[in-house]
Amino acid sequence: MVIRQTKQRTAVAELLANETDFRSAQQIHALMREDGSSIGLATVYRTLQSMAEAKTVDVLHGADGESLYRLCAEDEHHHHLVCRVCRATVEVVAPPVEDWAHSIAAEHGYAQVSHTIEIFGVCPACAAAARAAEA
Amino acid sequence: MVIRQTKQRTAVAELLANETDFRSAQQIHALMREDGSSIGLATVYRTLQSMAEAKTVDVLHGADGESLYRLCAEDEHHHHLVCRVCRATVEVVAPPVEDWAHSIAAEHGYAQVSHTIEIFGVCPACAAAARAAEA
DNA sequence: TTATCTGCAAACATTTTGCAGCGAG
DNA sequence: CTCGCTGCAAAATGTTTGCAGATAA
Repeated sequence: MVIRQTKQRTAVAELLANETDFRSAQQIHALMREDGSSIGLATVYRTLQSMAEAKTVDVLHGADGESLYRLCAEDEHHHHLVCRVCRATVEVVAPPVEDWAHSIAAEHGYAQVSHTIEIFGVCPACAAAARAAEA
Repeated sequence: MVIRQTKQRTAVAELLANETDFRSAQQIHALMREDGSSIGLATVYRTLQSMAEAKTVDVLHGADGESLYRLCAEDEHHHHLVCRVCRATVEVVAPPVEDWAHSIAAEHGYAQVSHTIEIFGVCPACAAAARAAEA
């Protein structure tokens, strides 16, 4: 199965290239429509799905059940520190934690280990905004 | 708001008490109907929601988008090592990882920090079953 | 040419909500 | 008696799929 380079797929990749934070599929679709594209929501999902398979994007399964996508330059395995409010993201690497996860799993005889580590918080900017709104 | 002790809420708690692994809301609902209960699916969701708020149950947001619930005796903060196949669960504590998460967040000025750490793997039993099926 | 991709709409799955009546305190 | 809880059905949400037509290679 050869993946074809279509207008829509290129457009999705370009849009993601201009974003630094996680976006939901719906958000991406809305942004593209705003830009005049007539891309369908299904196509966005299908595109993101194949990009995820190809490891071109990072997928984050938010606690509210929606999936978030983000272009990911790094090949290295890493995790994210995400702002709960604006979704600003910081990429973090943590070898000790990786090792810990694997040794815990090994200790219990688990195979094909993978893990999910996400840190959520409120970034400085949003925290300041919240304080301002308080007054 | 006082939480009332009703037949249904008691039944959900009892069912969970007899389970050691994570169950989805739908699964819980189905099990209760099998046992002759006429509880509604909405009630199961509402009950689990309030139990989660009261920290009586652990909630796990699976990668496939459905939420899994499990009674949790420990008051302490901890994480899970879950079998991808049968959902057998091991509870693990990792103070160093907690510290790491908080210091990373603090380093970037993030407030109200929380984190999600789940380790997925295939437990010894399921790995053996898979090898048997291979032949 | 032709296999793959696209847009639309309908299908799905999970979870939430509105409402009239029930029942615990 | 009250106010929260219940069951049902309908709605909302997020995602997937079927299909006929468009299109990259």
